[in-house]
Amino acid sequence: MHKKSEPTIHDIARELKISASTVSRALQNNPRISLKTRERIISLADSMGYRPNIMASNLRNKRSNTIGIVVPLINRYFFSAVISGVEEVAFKAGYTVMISQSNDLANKEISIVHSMFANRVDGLIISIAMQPTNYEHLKIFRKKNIPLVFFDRTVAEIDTNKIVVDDFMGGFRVTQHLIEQGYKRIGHMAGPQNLQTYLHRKNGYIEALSKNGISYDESLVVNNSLTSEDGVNAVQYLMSLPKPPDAIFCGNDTTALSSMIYLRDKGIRIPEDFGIVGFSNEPFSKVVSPSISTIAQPGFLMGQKAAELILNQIANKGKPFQTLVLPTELIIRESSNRKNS
Amino acid sequence: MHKKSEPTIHDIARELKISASTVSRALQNNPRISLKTRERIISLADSMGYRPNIMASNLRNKRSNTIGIVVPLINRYFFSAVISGVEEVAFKAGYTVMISQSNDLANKEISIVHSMFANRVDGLIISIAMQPTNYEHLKIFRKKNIPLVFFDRTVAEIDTNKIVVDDFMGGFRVTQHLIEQGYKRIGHMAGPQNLQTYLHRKNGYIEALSKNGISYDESLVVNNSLTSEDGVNAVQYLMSLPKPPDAIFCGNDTTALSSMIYLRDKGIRIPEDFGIVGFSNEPFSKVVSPSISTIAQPGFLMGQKAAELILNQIANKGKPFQTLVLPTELIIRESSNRKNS
DNA sequence: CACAATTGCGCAATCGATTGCATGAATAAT
DNA sequence: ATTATTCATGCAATCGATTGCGCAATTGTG
Repeated sequence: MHKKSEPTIHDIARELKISASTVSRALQNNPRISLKTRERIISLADSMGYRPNIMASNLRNKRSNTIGIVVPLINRYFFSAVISGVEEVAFKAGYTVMISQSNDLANKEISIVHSMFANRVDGLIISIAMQPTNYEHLKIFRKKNIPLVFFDRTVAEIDTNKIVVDDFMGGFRVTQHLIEQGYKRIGHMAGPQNLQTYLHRKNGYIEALSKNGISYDESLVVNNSLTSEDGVNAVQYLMSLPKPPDAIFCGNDTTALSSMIYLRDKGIRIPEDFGIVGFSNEPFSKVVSPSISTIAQPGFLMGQKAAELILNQIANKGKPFQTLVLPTELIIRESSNRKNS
Repeated sequence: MHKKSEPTIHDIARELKISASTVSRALQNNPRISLKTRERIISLADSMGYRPNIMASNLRNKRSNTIGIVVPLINRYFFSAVISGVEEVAFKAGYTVMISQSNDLANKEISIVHSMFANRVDGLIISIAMQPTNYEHLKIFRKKNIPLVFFDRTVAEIDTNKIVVDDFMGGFRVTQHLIEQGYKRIGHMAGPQNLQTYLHRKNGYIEALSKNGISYDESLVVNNSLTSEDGVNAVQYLMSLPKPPDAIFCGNDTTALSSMIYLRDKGIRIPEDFGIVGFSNEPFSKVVSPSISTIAQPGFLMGQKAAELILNQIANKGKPFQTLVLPTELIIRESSNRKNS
């Protein structure tokens, strides 16, 4: 804030020898104020460079005109796309966006969520941290009936609006695709199974195997945190098996890339000898060589929808909750395409 | 906000038959309140689930505990890295971060900046939009002495804290590098010259040419907006010249990639026949093939520094302004490395 | 034991905008 | 001309937390 304080409606009122109420009403275009007075007020406000103090207004109105968004990491393509979508819709609706990242740490997430609450955000959009917690901090929002929207990583035990991509279908389709390309032994690198997202992807994988009469071999599935290093370790392990896979469905593009590079360095040809698919359609997956087949998740759209859900819920509490499932798109690229290449 | 309103200090006071002042002081660990009373208050506050209303507190204290950040596009690697850095430092210091994106539109930027001001952010961190404007909306912050920090894209005519990368040296080094690799005719794809960043990069380019006794040929320089399409158009144009270049210093990695793909499709070998360097070290530049030589900009660090600058300025107004110049790093990759490959 | 210093707490104003109710003036209706 | 409406505006309380000042009770000093 600043020393020489900003002009207030009282300053305007004093100057024009009228009351602050009138000024307030005039600035809101309240028809109860005559056109003449209103014009005088607006004109003076302009020339004084008056800008309403939103904090005061918010206090009185018991709303913050702010929606909070919490992601694991801002600097991740998918999440920043969501944030961008949220910002767009929120801004148009006259809301500001307060942002924070949990770094996938339960403690930071709790702290952030409390802070968002203390700031009285009108709604909270969140993709929860990987670290499993008890979610008490989020239940508070439900208890107090503050709009809450989960996106991507949701919490099953909390009943509220959710928006996810169709991870099951995504997992199903990439697996089906690998099978159609003639890969016979398909491994899977799965993320933390406490997160619905990764669980669903795996279930889609299992379902596709089953539909094609392939028996599910648990030894071909590795659960890790899907970092670049995890990818290398996992593929190393998988290739050391007595009967190694000839394709992997990686839980994200990062591990798809790191395993691909590892395999390539080992002289394994992709896609001829080995098929790889990722998930998320990170920008790099399109431009690496070979380019990586993956599942596109509409991040920006998801952000827009999440914002719409929140705004809706703010305007219309008590409405029944819904879970939006956004469709995913299979993007076939070089890393798995050995039939038509 | 929510219907059944939150407990306030007055509720606590009433319950304990003491005054709200005492509650307020106790919660701030004011030593004027006896340990016994303080403990009773804190314990009751806990059990009531009391959370201070930050808006009320902010109003009274005339500060928002919020810093605003405005970027052209949230969903861009460099910017989201900066945001991430800002968030980290700000959060640790007890500040919340309000975010918005200008989409490189002057009008939206103006609107955002006004909104940030109306929300009484304690400081504003901004990288301005490409579209040239008159910057009046930003001068207001200076006039009112509200901490303002420019990063990356700065405004020369406004005197305040700034933080940039050493674009000049970056431009100089990539050019020098291309020369050392034996490229003879080096073109440059430059961004909008009203932005200091791009101007400095070009100046570095010119300086390197000059230092090496190469005359500066303006026809080899294309100014555009550095989109993917711009890159293709520019390289198309350059290659149609009577004496086309044999290397290009592209103003960013996006254009470096699109021109590289264009040239490769034309059967031109990179780096053997043609050298390409980009700028910014986008994540993809490392993993594409050939990988792209570029200049690394420390986005996350820049965000941290920007936040530190703002916090410093908030705590200590009247301090003289500084311009932090962060070092850049030349990353030599395949696209320009024909000597040691 | 009388007076001073310290301790613990409450009163009431304040931050800036909003709004239900009241008031006085202007206009309309009878 | 007199009462009923409508119109334009003001008063004062409110949102929730903070804080300067003051007062009373307790403790300390000589």
